[in-house]
Amino acid sequence: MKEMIRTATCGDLQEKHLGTEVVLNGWVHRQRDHGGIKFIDLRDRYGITQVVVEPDSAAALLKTAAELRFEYCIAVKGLVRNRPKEMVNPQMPTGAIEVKVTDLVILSRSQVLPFMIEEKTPAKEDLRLKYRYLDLRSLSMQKNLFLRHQVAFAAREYLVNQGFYEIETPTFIKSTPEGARDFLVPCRLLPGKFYALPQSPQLYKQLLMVAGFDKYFQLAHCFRDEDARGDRQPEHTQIDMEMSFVSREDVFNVVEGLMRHIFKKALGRELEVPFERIAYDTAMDLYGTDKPDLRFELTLKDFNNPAAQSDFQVFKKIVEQNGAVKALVAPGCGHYSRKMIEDLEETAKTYGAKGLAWIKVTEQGLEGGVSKFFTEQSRSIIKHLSAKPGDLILLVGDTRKTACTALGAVRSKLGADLGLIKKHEFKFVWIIDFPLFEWNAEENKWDPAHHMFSMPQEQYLDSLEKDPGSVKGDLYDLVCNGVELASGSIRIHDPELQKRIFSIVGFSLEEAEIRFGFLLEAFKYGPPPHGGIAPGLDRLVMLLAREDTIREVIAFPKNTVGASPMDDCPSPVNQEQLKELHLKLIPPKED
RNA sequence: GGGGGCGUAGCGAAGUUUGGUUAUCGCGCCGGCCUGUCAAGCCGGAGAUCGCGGGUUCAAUCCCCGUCGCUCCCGCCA
Repeated sequence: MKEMIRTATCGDLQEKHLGTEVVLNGWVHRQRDHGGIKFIDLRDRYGITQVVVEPDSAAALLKTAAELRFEYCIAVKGLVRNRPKEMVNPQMPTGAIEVKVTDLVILSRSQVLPFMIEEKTPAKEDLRLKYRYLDLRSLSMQKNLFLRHQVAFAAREYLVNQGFYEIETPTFIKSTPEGARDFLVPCRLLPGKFYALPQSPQLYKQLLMVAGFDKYFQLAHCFRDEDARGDRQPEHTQIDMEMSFVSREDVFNVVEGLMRHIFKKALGRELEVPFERIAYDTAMDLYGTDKPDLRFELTLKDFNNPAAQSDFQVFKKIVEQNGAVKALVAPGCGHYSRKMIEDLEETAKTYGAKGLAWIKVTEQGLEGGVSKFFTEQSRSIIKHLSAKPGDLILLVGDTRKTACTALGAVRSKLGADLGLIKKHEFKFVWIIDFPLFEWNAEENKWDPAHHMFSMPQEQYLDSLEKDPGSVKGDLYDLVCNGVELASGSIRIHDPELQKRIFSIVGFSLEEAEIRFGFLLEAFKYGPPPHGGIAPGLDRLVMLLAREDTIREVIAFPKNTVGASPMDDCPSPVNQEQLKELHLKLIPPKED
């Protein structure tokens, strides 16, 4: 057998290689057999090169070439030559040349594939995941994972240059009571005890600050046992970071620089910094969400005054009871049919609205829907809302939060339906001034809005207990195109302040001692002021790749029920394993 | 826990509203022809318990009930 060691890849042959003898390895991507001459598109991760088997080749070569099928893994030796002038393919990076095959070896054969390897396969996701190793051969997945690699590398490069240390924290940690459901790992050596997989390295990175590693980062795997969505699955990766002796502004600076560097390196695109900032209350008021998509304008308007002055009892009552009536002007939607408006109403109802009232704006004034309650005010309403003839005014009245959220969802739908979204833009925004606590109506108590270690803003320090609902935290989210990309805060490093927070959320000192004793203990030994943030790597890459789900940028993702169709995970374990772990299964209830 | 969508050859879809002979199309697969294609082309062929179970009916891919799987969303996700 002759030497068939790869000397070039399928992406790098150019006209400068003309006349050289090369050996390529790769997969048969496509074949075009003309009876005499035969073309093979040979593919590897670097690209595709056309190799040609000519009819006057040796009989053995012709025989082997005839055996080739899709995705056979082969080696070819041949001469790089120009294609005939008319046959140059300008669509292909290697389209000026081809390789005339002098030798061909089948390294391995492939069965008939469950789906074709294409730029982007039309096969259903379930099937793609079952044969993920084939799916990953597609150009789109190759591109996405390369992009992910570039983003991860750029993140490391930037942070290391900023003086950050990359430090790993444990994967088996203590289960914490707040937040998402933990994934648990039973402990064989300590019967009845469990590790938890980290929802984030939160406590450990704070301890690293106590230890004096004042700039830390980690590409951390995080685990949350909650239902999946397009932008979340049971395990994800965060660019986790924490810094000592910093304010929110320092964190913003680092993250803006980080995003700039990533965009530059991965997309070759300049990002404008600093990013816009919007207070949480304002975001809810204008966009009805704490992760607004700013690629289109459309904002919610206050409608309390017209509602209070109208004879529309439903709205009047809502205003009297301290609720809110919000308005959204759908531009040019005055022609919407009953059915189309009902469609929007469904969206509003999904988010808790009881209904969606509407009014059409015409040259004459207000028409249809609930317009009869507002005839006297029509002129001032049109002015207040900056509405134009042909527009459709949509109204939701409810508690402030529900009215905003529901109409915000309608805003998002309209943005998509009306094609208002500027798809090629990346609109970053910091959401700041989050409330520190939120009222838990079911249990009649205050809950931490994020987590218990976030610092209240200074001006609220004296009045924490008096009016927890009004306290803003030193909390911030980074949002891009309607996706929550990162979440962080300045942390509490004062044990006394920490105790006050525990007490407000009804967390006894005993309980705190059991759960976070080690952190409170650490804070007795000169903890530095510190804060941090954690951009989600999967979501960031998803945005950069312009994909709709993070599963498109994860090599081996789980499906929406947290399973992997490829390896059939999770799977049952045998009795012996359970016994060693001191576990007994309780069959699921049937009812 | 709740709501919407989907399930028809290996893959992607049509057909189901209004039940009726042999379930249609493209890709792939098999065979043949073909010396410049690049989604090659042309000719021929094979391939389907219409997700599964039950019901209604002379007759069910189609209607009804149940069930399973996937997917999108609400809840949940500090």
